[in-house]
Amino acid sequence: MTEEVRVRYAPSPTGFPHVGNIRTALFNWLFARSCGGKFIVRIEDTDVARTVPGAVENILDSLKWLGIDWDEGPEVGGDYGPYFQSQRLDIYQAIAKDLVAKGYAYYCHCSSERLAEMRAAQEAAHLPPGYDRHCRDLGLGDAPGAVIRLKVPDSGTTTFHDLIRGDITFENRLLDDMVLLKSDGYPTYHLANVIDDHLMHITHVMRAEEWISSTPRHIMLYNALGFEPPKFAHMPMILGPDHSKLSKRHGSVSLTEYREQGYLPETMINFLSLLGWSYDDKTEIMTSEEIQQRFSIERINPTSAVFDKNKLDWMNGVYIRQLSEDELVDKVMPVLEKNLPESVKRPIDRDYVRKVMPLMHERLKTLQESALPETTWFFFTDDISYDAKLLPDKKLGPEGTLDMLKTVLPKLEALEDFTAEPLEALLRPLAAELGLKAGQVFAPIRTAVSGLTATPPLFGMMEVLGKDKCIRRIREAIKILENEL
RNA sequence: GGCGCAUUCGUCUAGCGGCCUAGGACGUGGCCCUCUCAAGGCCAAGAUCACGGGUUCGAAUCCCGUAUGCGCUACCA
Repeated sequence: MTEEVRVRYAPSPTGFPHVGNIRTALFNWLFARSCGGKFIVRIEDTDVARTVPGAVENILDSLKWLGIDWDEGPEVGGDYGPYFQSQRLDIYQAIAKDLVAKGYAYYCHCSSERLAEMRAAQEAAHLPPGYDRHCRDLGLGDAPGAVIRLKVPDSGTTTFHDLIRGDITFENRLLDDMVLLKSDGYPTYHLANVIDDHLMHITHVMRAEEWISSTPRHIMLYNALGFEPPKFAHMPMILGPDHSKLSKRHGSVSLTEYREQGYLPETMINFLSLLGWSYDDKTEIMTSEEIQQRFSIERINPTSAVFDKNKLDWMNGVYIRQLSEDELVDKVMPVLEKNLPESVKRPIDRDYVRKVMPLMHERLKTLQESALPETTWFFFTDDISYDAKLLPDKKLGPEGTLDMLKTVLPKLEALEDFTAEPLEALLRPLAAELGLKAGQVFAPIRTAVSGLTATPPLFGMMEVLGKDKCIRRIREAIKILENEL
């Protein structure tokens, strides 16, 4: 029987996770689900100073929103908890002390001042920076302010196999005696991470590429501890458009921001899964279930990927179009409630939104757009305002347009069935009678009725707006044109 | 500086020695559809596979070097 796969996502609550971080969670989860393994979430809250309030909640909410469920971890518990490192301090301390007792580690009393001086001297002498092992053989005991360091061999090499990149070798002499236990009693990432991965029976460590350089240290720790190291897979990074590490200055980076901007979770799952992984040479649109089934570490690409917002927008449009009308309305209601002008009566009329959205549906790239005053507000407000210059047809000019609207108005007023088909049946022949192209008649009406030059199809839009609003707005347009002349 | 990782169209990628005069997608341009905007359909431009050496009958694919980019080099993760 092959060993059950157990992977983990181990975020530290020092901020809201950005898309690269979430992508790491996603790949771990996909791998677990692809092979019937377990996905574990562990909170690495060992940096007390940098912990951000609300970060844990945000991390968990982000996962839930994406439909990434975990088998063990916060809220659900599990056999190997607790899943917060801050609650496991006694474990790390005991193990670190044991390492000292066995001669694999030692207490170091060096002050931060001495360390700083040492670094400065090394830099001045163009020597590789690193702890000079001052306390290594002093046989020091515990003391306030002391840390525990690992005795790293000063010769030989350490090699590990990366599932994505193959064998990677480091020279031991270039590694210094890293701190395992900090003076505040908290473990460093290295110690806690290695201990917990072992105690939680993690089989595969899939983490970001930036951890490659510390992996040999982790291997040494596993060896000192007598633990068998897991398999490693270092994932490519996600870069900004300028090819530098994704950060705030590139605009939106946290998953929460994308959520707020109206991207669908299915979009984010699909898009992020394709950043560094592919199923084949053509399949792009896949459901979460399909990806879970098809995922494999072998198909992860080692190269860093630039986050392409253009493609994200396209994909979000694809998923929005796949939504049923009712699903779309459900998603869009809260956005409208929040963003429509105050003058629009609350609560927003759901039945009316249900009529508007089919017209907007295929025109949306994000949910947020549907709430932009520029594209939908005219459906909801009583009065609209727009630049009078938009009104007249170029060839007709203000006068010609005015005449046209004056001819059209009474016919619209006389129309009893104010729905798309009768409207078209009325206006299209009318344009011909007047010797005008359809667009010359439709465009000014479009603007009169919506205040915009780009809208959903005219007749459907007029039907939804209703006869009263349309007539009123066309009259208003006539006044505007008369004032202009 | 040292060490490590990476290098295929602007971007995401396919490619694991011959199927590649390099395929798909986003974006871009054009055409079609059309009342505008979208959506959709079709077509096009776009990569001498970073560069230079090898290995081989044959290399985008294997090896070496160079260049470039990125990462690490904390009592941060």
